Amino acid sequence: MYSVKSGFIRLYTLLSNGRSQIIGFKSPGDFVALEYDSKHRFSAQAVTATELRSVPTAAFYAAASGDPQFLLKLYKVVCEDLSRAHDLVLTIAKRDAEGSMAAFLLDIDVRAPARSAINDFVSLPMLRGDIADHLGLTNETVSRIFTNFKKRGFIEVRGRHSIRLVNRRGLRAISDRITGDRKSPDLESPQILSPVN
Amino acid sequence: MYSVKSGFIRLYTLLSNGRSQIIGFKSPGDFVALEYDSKHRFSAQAVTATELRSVPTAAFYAAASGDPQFLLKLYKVVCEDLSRAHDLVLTIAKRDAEGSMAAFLLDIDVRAPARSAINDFVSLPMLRGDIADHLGLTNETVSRIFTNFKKRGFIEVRGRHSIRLVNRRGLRAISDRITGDRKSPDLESPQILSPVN
DNA sequence: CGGGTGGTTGAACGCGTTCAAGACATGTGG
DNA sequence: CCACATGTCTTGAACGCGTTCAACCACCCG
Repeated sequence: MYSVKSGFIRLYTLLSNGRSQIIGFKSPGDFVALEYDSKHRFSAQAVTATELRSVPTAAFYAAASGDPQFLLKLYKVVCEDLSRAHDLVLTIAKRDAEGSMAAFLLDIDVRAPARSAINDFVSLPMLRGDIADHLGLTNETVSRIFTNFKKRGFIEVRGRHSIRLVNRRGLRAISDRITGDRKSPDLESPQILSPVN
Repeated sequence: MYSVKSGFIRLYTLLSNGRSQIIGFKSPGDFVALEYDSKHRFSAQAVTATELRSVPTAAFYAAASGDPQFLLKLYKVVCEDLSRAHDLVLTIAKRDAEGSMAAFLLDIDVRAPARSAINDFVSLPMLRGDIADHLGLTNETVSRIFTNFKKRGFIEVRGRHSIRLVNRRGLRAISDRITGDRKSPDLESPQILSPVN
């Protein structure tokens, strides 16, 4: 288990054919647990020069078995990761490319740890291809949407790794457009036939 | 927290505009935890008549605080859910419609709790629209792929809710086709500048 | 300056969607 | 038992979004 002190890392799962799927990014202050119950695991790689504080899993589990508070901490990290994974599923499954990008940028903006107070540009250390992989798009599409958002005045870009959200409301409107015609299920209260404690 | 005794339920997240995203299905024998750390939550609905064994969260947390084994149990459930969520991300982001369906059917087949020994038909209680929502497709596409798989001899369908996988190897080949041109990152070993335990 | 990686932009294709109609199954009331 | 209604599933045809292929541009580091 690691704690990111500085820098930026990406988390990904390796596929059988040598490809990868980026499942998330981590900024300073975030916790990363690569193996949870010693079975499930994914990989991490630093995007920029990164400082980590590491906790060996062996020592971790030794501490966890005796200390419920410690285990609870890891538990909450996993819950957070699960919530993020569900959000990602929603993004990829139910949003179009623009919606995915808008949601992604808003998320980056919210999670940005520190930003210069004068101009609220946030750092965007990952490559365009990383974003594309993460959202299930191609880097060409990502690039096109970037320029499109610039033209429409939603964002402002400085260099490759610095961005400012000019019109958050507009981006939120785009990310709220959900494709698909599925109506949410009718919530009829269940009929409890034989209640067992 | 619930344990499914019989029946079939679907898990989904509600969206702001009244839509939903199905994030998974649960069969008899599975555990379901709707709220993990009392903040994150999603919803569940029975697809067929279902029997549950329920554990009130209050009682659960009371037991968990004193019993690390109990907390560890819930922890493993979350880990399993997280793993499944990552698989779903991979499916939606990196597979085409056929690949998604193949992966889904193989997963259903593997997880099927009990099947008639003579003909290994497995139950498929959910609607076509549920599958479509789950995989980020439309029910038309799901229907088309079903008939296509039938024609190609990959599956055999009886009624609407019973299916048999005839050619698992073929389905696996289809689900292994990954779209996208991203190469996995080169795994250069990190340069440890200042190791801090 | 060159070389290389990453990024942008353009044009055409194709997969999955959208729209629309029909088939099938199930339940209800006459 | 049939006529009808409702909801699900299937099938067809045309559209459109994002991809694919290809070229060019910008930046970075020697």
